Amino acid sequence: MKIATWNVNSVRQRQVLVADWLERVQPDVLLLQEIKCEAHQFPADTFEALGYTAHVVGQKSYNGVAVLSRRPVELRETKLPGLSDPEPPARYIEVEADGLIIGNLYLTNGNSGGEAGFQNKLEFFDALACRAETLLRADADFLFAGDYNVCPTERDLAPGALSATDALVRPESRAAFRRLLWLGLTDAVRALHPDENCYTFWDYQAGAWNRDLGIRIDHALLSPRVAERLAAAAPDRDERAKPQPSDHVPVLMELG
DNA sequence: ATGGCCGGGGAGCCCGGA
Repeated sequence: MKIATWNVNSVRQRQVLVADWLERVQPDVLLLQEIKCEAHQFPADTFEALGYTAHVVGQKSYNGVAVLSRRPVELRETKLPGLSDPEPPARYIEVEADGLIIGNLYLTNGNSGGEAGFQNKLEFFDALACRAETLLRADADFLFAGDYNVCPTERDLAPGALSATDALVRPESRAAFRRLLWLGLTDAVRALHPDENCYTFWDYQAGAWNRDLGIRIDHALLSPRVAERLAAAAPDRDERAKPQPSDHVPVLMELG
């Protein structure tokens, strides 16, 4: 089973690139973040023509997540349980496919909105950890994948790619990520590639791509039995070199 | 040392259709 996650930075701008990638790579499930549109604006026809059905949690202007699947998928949640905001931004969707629960998340960046904006990021992490505990207690097979907006360690960013005070590298952000690992979840890409950069994002600015000033912020965390099935996991760097790319590349994993 | 890029939304304008 091939599952991928991709922050596409507007699905309408990126639909040709996404469709091309789907045709070549043929994932069973593709998790999209930052689709930047409402559900009725989602280019579902483009993907249906390739055999993929869409579940969309959209929002005008910013945010928005979606799941594309060529296997039967059951929609479970359209927002992350446990958030204090009863109408949170469109940043989480949870589905089940072949007995596997898949949480698709787009975590707050945390650099805007001052300290309140950063606390909002930590609250999302808290709710995600609670969700993980709930699913672990239920003995469910699950994974949480998407844009975590955290470089977990110093290995996960090129020197000089971010300031030391950036919300993506702040100790509280990293501690929140580690809490998920300590619950027993496995960082799929890092587990298989301990010594490679595996960057997933290069800023549009400052020639970051040409200078390889990348960061690793798109992750897939696997529950224990799912981790036992892990056969491959890596970002697809080539997508960043395409014309008019997203600033993120897809991260593809394969489960046996 | 600094800035360098994208996206959507909407204002404002132009255009085409009624």
